[in-house]
Amino acid sequence: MSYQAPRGTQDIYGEDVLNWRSVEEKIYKLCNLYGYEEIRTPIFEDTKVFKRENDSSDMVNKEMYTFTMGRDSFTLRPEGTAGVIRSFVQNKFYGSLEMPAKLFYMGPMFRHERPQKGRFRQFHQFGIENIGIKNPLADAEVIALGYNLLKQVGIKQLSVLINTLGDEESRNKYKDDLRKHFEKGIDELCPDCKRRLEQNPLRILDCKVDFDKEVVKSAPLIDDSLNKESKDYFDKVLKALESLNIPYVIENRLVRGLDYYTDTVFEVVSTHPESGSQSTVFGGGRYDNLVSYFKGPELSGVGFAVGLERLLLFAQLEGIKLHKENELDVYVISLGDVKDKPLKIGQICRDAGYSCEVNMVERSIKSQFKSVDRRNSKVVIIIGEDEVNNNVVNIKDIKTQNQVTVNDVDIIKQLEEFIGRR
RNA sequence: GCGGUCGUGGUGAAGUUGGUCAACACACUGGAUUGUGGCUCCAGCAUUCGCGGGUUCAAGUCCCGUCGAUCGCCCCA
Repeated sequence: MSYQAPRGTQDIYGEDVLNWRSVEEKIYKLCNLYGYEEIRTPIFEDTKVFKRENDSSDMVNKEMYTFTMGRDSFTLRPEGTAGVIRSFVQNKFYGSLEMPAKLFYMGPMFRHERPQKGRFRQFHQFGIENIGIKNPLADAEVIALGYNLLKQVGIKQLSVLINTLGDEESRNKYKDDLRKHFEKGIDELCPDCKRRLEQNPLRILDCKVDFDKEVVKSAPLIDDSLNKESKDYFDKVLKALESLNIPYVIENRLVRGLDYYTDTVFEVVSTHPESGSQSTVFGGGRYDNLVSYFKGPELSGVGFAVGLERLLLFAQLEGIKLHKENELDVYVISLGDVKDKPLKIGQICRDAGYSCEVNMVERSIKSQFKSVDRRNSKVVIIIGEDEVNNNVVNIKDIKTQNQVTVNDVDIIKQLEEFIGRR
């Protein structure tokens, strides 16, 4: 036990890796259906890409893996959007790609948090970004993609929460209203919220400490501050969701942790009783100012990120079987001094498309048959010294127990008869 | 970053107020059945209880530290 994976990281292998691959394949297919193209950005970026001015989120301020090489400061990406937008601007996608640019990414992210169920220091996200147009239909389509991923995986116990933060004008008005409201009740707030009051009063609304306090309960709602455009925009998003038969719950305290969101924000949570306190499967929203922040044109975007560990966890909680059993066609048993014949026979099988395992350990036929059972092989080929001398093999169909002796050249013909063509 | 619980073989775990051999089950290996498995029976399988230190004649059992897991807070995917 002298070496172990760092805290909050994990090795993915065995059955797990099959589940991962199954989900990854669903993601690729879905993105293709919706016209999203993959983008692979660096795992680390200049720290400034993530650490933006006026950012009050914990993620950016105290959870980043940052290191310096010479004069440069780099950071392991804690999320995917910033890198994609940086790339979008740097590579001038707005000039070469048809708008909107529809990009997806998938890969590891890093945050130095205290691990718990559904929360890791290295975790994986699949995310999409729809950049270049501002249209409520785009918001709805983005949510639909994520929703359909969960549906295809088979997750049933979920809830789509949605809210709007309004456009710049509406949000500034709302922030002012909130500040005014909370200033008179400031003494009742927890220390975190006192800090938030200055930096981002919206965040007080989903504080779990002060959640129950009268000041918070009586706080003004965003609806009252929304201008007509923002209100219309949100209504159209909701209408579009309804037309797609996506059930949603308006959660007017939902503000989300990243500071760059404007207008629509959403979060999909597992409602499974054992999902734990990290119940968000995916979350995202619209961002009006991120592209211009990265010195690109004034373009709006919308996107989300799915936590793959959580997706897998919730699928497991609901008892969903994601992968097919690994099936083996042929197991080659070898007995005595048979030289390299088993290997050659194995190769003949594989060349014909049959999956094949060749025994290479000198051991009893009994124990080799145990391996056959364990591997769930359909056919067994038995090779002993006699078979080598006579250029034949014994070939047995496990299901029917039917065993025949055939010449080496007829092996494939016999396999076709037993288990069909490959 | 804060608080609670926990850490025994490949796995699930029992280990009483600290006192011979660290139960039991599954898995695994071998044999009965030495070229034909899935059943049964028999045998083997933790010089050691996450790691380090301390208390004691004696510690898996108590104390401290450390690492890790887990639950909640915070945060978020």
